[in-house]
Amino acid sequence: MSRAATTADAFNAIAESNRREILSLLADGEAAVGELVDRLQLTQPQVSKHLGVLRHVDLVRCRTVGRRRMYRVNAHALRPVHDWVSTFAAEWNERLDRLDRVLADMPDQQETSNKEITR
Amino acid sequence: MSRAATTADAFNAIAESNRREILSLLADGEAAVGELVDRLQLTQPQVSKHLGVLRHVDLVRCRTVGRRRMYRVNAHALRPVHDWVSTFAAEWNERLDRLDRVLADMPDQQETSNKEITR
DNA sequence: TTGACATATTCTCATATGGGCATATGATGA
DNA sequence: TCATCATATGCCCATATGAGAATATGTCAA
Repeated sequence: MSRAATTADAFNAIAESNRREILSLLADGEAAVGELVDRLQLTQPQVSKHLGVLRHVDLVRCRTVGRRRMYRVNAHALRPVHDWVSTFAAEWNERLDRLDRVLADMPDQQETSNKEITR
Repeated sequence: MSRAATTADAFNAIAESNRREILSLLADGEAAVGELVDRLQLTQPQVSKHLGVLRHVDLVRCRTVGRRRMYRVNAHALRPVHDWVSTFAAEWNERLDRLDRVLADMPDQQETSNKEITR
């Protein structure tokens, strides 16, 4: 067998740093291909191809607006990665463990109350 | 350019599912190469090669005990992956959402103090 | 020293890659 | 319809891969 396809799963798709950069940019909100080309140091075909890979593993979705295609992140597709990595996180983040316990004990306040207080 | 080396960073190293399985096994504790070979459906050279990659990116470390080599996980090397993925986690992680609300309610001491000083 | 055990390395091969470039497809407005 | 903008695709190439098999390295015990 050879190396697994980049389109095999999210793990393989995000191995490429340019694709991670694209996702990070899209984390700020929808963007057209051209905007990504401008903001990254990549050619248009490069960006399109990377988006193709990300689309294939459902890490991004797009809608057509006029002659442009607006891409956005589908963070859910990163969940397997997050879950797998998290099983190793306890070692370095004992503080997070304590925080988890605190939050678990906290009565689940309503969102409104927080917002009220903030104002 | 061609595809990035699997030894380039943790992202590339964990793209391979066999390597993720090895790490998951090692999460339970130290293990010798032979044990991994027994518990996985892999040949000894395969396991050794994968361990070589993982060693290269410091995801595992080993010590020699007699004629065996005991491998263990170095979870710290996964932190960049964890941190990057976590920036996308808010969407599905309600506990994180609650944390966000808590943090939002907290007076942001650091920034405010800085601003005060600046004036 | 020798032989057996445990692990690492070397070699070959089929396969997939990402970049560069040219070009195809698609949608718009005149 | 046509010219143009916006994206996607196809092709070529250098490069790296993971598996398989053979072999090298290293360590112990007798």
